[in-house]
Amino acid sequence: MAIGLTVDTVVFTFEDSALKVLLVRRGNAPQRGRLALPGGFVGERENLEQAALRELREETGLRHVSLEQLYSFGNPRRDPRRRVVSIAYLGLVARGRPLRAGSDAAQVAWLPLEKLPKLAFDHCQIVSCALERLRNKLDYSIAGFQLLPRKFSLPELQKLYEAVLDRELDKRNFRKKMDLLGILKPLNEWRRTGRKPARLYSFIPKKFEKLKDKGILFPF
Amino acid sequence: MAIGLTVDTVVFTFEDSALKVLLVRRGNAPQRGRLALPGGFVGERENLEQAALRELREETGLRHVSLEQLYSFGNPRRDPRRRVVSIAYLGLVARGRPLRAGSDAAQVAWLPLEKLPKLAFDHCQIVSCALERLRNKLDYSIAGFQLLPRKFSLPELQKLYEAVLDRELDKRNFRKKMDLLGILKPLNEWRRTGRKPARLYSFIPKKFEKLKDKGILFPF
DNA sequence: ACAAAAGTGTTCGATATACACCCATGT
DNA sequence: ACATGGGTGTATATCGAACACTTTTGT
Repeated sequence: MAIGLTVDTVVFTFEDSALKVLLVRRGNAPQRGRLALPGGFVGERENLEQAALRELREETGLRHVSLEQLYSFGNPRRDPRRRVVSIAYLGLVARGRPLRAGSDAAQVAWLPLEKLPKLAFDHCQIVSCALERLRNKLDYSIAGFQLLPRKFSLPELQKLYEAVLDRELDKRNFRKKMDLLGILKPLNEWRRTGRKPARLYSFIPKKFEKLKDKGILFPF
Repeated sequence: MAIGLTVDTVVFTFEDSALKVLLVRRGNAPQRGRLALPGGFVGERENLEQAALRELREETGLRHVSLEQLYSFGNPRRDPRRRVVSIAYLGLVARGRPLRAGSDAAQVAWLPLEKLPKLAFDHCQIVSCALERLRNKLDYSIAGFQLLPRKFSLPELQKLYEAVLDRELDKRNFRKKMDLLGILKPLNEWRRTGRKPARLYSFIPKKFEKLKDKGILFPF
C-alpha cells in the first residue's frame, strides 16, 4: 500500500482591511461539510505546481495564480483514511477575482484569517505556516502588491502591511520609505471612500527589480 | 502505479576553510557509481524527518543531526525509473563526526562545494537549493555555529561566513559585531596553527535566544 | 461646525561601512 | 629578519524610530 501524494494551496487576498484565505467546503468524505484548502491528488505524470494549479482551478475557478512551494506535511496520521503526504503551495491574488465552486467543493469563499472555524485535516497548521511565510516575504518581495488591485491607496497598502505583520506602523515613516524606494507611481486618480479622498498609486515592477539587484529590503 | 516518495538530506560542514557536503557513492542501480545525497524511500508509517534521519544514519553513520525541511522536488522525470517525489532536508554539523558507509552506499565522503562532480538525479539542484537556504539562515540563526566545533577562533568563524556568503568581510567590522552581539564566550585557550595563535571562543546559545526575542539580526 | 481619515518633516540614535597599523609566532 | 596571519579603533553616512499638526471631505 503506497503513500498518497496530494497538493494543497493556500491563497491569500486582502479585502475590507482584512487578510483572507480561500477555502472550499468539502462535498465528499472524509471531513465532509468542513472547510478545507483547495487541493487533491497529484497526477501520475504531473508537475507538483501544475497539480496545485489544476486543483485550484477545478475547485475554486481561480486561474493564472503564481504559486510558490510552501512546505510538505507528512504526519502519518494527518489523513484518517490512509497515509497521505501533502505538498502545500502559497498564492497571493488581488481581491475580486471570479470564483466558481467545482464538483468536489460544495462552496468556495474568502474567509478572514481572524476567527477561522475548525478546518479539515491539518489545514489550520498549513494556513499558519503560509501566514508566517507571507510575513517574511513582505520584507523582500512584492508580496504586498500581489495582494492588492493594480490601483491602490497608501492607507490601504499600509493597512495590508499592518494586517500581515500584526502591528501598527507609523504613517509618516511608512510613506517616507515607500517614497524613497521609488517603486510606486502616483496616479491622477483619487479614491473617495469615507472622508478625504486618497490618492491612488500603481506598483512599478521594473523599479523593484533594480532594488532587488542592489539587495535593498523593506524596513517594516 | 503510485508515486514514490523519498527523502534526501543535504548535510553541510566546514573544514579546511571550505564548505563541504556529505555524499555517498551509490552501490546500486540506477546511477550506480555516481555520487548522490544520502536518502531513500519513506516508510509506510514513518515521519518524513524520521525517515531522513534513518536514511542518513544507515548510509553514512551520522546521527543526532538536527534537520530542517528544505524543499520538495517533484519533476516527473527526475528519476529515470519511475515517478519519485523527494522531500529534501538540510542539516549542519561540526566537522570530524565519525562516518561509516552503509549497505547501499559504497563510500561516504565530505566533498567541497567548489568543483563538485556530476551528481545522481537532480541532486546538484538540491545542493544549490540548500546552499541558498544556508546563506539566508546565516542572517538570523545559529547556522554558522552549528557548522563549527564547540571551540573555534574568530578568523575561522569569519572564513566560514565568507565561504557561505561568497564575499570578503572586513575583519574589524566582523569582530566588532560579534563582540556587540555578546553571544561568544572568550576561552583561555589559543589555537596555535600557523603563526600567531588565535584565541578560541565558544557560542552561548542562551544569549542568542535573547537576541532572537528582540528581533536582532546578523548584519553580514 | 465637527468628525474622520489623508497627508506632510524633522530630530535622534543606532548601526553598517570604510579604512591602516601593530603584534606574536614559526621559519 | 622576515613572512604570515592575529588582533585592534575611529570617523562617517545611512537608516529606522519617534513624534504632531494641517487639510480635505461628508455629515
